[in-house]
Amino acid sequence: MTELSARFNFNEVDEKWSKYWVDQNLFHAHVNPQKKPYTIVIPPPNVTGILHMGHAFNNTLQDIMMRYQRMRGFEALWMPGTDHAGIATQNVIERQIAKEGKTRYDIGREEMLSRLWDWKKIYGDTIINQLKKLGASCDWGRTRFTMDEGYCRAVSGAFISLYKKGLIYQGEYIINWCPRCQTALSDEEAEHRELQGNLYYLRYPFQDDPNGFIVVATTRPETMLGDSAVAVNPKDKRYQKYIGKILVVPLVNRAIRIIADEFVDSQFGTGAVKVTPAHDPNDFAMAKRHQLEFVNIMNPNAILNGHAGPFEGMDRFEAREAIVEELRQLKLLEKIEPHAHAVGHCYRCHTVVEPYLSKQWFVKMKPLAKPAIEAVRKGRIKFHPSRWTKVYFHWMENINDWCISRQIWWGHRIPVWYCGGDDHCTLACKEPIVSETTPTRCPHCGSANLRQDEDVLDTWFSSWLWPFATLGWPLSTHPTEDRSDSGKQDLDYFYPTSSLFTAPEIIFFWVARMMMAGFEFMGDIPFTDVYIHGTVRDMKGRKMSKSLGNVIDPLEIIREYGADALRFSLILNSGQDLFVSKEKFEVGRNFANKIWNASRLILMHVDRSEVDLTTIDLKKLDLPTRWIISRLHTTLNRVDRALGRCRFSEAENLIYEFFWGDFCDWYLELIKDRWSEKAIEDIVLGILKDTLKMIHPFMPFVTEELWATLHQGKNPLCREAWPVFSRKMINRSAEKDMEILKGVVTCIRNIRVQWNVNQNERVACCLITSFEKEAALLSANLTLLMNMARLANVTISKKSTHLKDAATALAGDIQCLIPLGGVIDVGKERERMVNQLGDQQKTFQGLAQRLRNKAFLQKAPKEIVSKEKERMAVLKAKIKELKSVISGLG
RNA sequence: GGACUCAUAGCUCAGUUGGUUAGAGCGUCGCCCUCACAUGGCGAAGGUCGUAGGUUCAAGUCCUACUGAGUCCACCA
Repeated sequence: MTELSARFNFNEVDEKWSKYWVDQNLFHAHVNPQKKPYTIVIPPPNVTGILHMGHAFNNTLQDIMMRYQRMRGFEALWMPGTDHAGIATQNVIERQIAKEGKTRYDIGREEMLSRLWDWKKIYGDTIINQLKKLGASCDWGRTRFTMDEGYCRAVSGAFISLYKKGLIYQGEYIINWCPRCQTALSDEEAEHRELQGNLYYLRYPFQDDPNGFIVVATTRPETMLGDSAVAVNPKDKRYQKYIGKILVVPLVNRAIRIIADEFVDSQFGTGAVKVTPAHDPNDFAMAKRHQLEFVNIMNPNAILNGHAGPFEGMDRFEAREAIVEELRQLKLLEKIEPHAHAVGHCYRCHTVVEPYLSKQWFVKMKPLAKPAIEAVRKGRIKFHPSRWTKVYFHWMENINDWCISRQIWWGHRIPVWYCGGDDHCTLACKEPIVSETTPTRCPHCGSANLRQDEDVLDTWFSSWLWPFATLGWPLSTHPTEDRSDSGKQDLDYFYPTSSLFTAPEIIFFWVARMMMAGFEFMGDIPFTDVYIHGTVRDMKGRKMSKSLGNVIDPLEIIREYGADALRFSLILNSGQDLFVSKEKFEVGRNFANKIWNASRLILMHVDRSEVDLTTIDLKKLDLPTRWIISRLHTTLNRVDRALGRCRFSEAENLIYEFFWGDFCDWYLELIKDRWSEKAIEDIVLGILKDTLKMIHPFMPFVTEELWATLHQGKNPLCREAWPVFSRKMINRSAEKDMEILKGVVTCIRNIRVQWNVNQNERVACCLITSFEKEAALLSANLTLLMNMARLANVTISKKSTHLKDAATALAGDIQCLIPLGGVIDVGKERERMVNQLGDQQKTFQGLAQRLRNKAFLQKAPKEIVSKEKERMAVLKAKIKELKSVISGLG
């Protein structure tokens, strides 16, 4: 006998096991030639991160997969770690020093970096500890950080390798510039949002005719200060005569030419466009074509500079209003139209980004994309759901070069030095010096006056190496906890990894780039399956965000409902995007409690833990027992299939229905007073054990606790073997028969409600059916049925079970008939039967008609045809019987 | 401007490669504190599967158009 409380005490249990698993190092994976590896690398959360619902969901999915594969006998490695998250983390510290009234420039690079590292040391493990609370079965001893010493070597190694191949170059181009973070961003880091802005129509006077003018339309009038030309389409008849003429940019009085360029859309605005080469990517391209002047009117903080004339010192938006007002005064503002357009925002601080001309480092992406596109096309890497391949292809086939330099301090310093120059400098000294280690002298002139590039690399330039850099690439620089494992062996054994779990918005940032890096640096795919999951939203469908105040804190849910409840409920709702409210976590809590109590019941009566169901003689078992065994294996089979297809919610549903609906509601109720039977004890114990295993990946805590109670000190459940599906255990006819009996019982239970029977009052009834087979089934299980019926205080007093006997039964002291499908009131029976007869005759006619249809007979599968024929024969007999019963009742 | 997703019970969603009577949870309404569990048990009500066509012996499922909701991509100033 085991004493367990009637409530599942999740707080205590969660804490106990998350600590135990980690302390015992139960999730450590090592090179093991006896087993096949199964590897997942965690999408490294930012060091700034605290666990939110998105993390909870993403990591629960991974953990289910990891625990499942581990139990199935794979050497399962879940590689954990965190990302330094350059801009995001730097912003956190910047906010901190802002409270001291300072900026990062005030305290300087050294001080800033030291504060960043301090912060990382103190808070960097926060999210790792929160993941442990969730139950994540990572190999924690391997935890990596993207700025670990070895990882840094991987990053600079990757840079140098690409540079040597000519795939990294430096150049002056228009990039997305965040004036708040004061750094360049990649195209992906500029989030485009539709904003309601204005289209301003400005008049540019001719130089030789100040009364004449050309009207240009722009959404950013302040950029006019940097205009170098006005462009029109060469085919545009309206403007052909003006091409080559000179205009004067108002306010700054710069003379600019009217040029012709195919790019200009005559349909848009006035068909004449102002060209601002330093502040617009298209204008930049146009300027290259026409050798125009580049006029940069802004400082890096988006304050206008000396080129802005009277507007110098103004913020860009301030200047916009001032300029519009000024032009209005000068009668050079034709009109303002409302105009919705997509404006880029910094993905970290949400400031409007500025297309800005600056010197940056880029990676040539087209050559890298090629093998990665092929891999998906050939099916070596699969997306789940597959529709994401289309999104992937579209991006990869239209890929642009990647701006990888950032003007921030937190990150991997670009491994490039410049010769500071002295008298001995040669032309070659202008070439950047790219080196793994800090060079002491310029290789060309020998000068020691060297200066490292100030910039750091894009965070994603380090995370795209994650699947192999965490395993020791480029060298065996990462000895693992096991001294015997060299990094190289790890890499050989665990790479390529198996699957990757992430959200759709990460496909471009990370997934696609990992594929490219995988081919470039490892010569192989980084993973075989990419599982793209939904976004966690509130009940109104909005993303959860602090500013909206609609966040549900997963840690709060863990406290109030338990980690199992959090995990189970999230997955259950995860068909696509998840819509979450606090109440939705009750399902998980209730289920955990149900598992707890059902197990408690069993543990009260069963005093051992070992059982071997494979040797049990199935034929000797009664129907409900054959049924529950069959149901277990049917469920097991379906769960395996569902997990194989990444249908996690489906798997949970199956388990939920089996455990609660079949095992608890029916089987345990049925065998409640039969604990003394050895076979029953065996079966119940066996089913409990297999079920705990099956539930474990989804709800590791409650199952582990119960397993421990059952086994007292043996193997922990997380290292047990997954139950083996056996087709022999499936018994279709038992499942079918049991459905019928359950239907009968449901009918019997109805009686109490429908006839309003008091507790002590008995109802005498008679089961009827028009099917011989069912009649036999009912007869054979009459004792069982009477047992079940007694639960509802209904007595079955006549064992007559065939419809043809119903008339006799009704003539006796029977109060009601219970046909399969409903309860019959004797008085209303005749009328009902007449109606039923009509319905069945109709169905019969329909079937007959269909069976006479040649097309149906030719094209329909034979099974269907024979089934229909069988059904017709049955109907025919039933109609005949009904007729005789009706006449009997008359 | 392209691409994608969704629309099934009051709510949130399942529904396999088309195939007997479309399911679950929550909510609602009855009845039960029965010796594992009231975070429980039993029962009931509730659906013209977004609209209109088409393919098929057979459509919630496949095709087309439309309507509505959402997401992503794109250099229309």
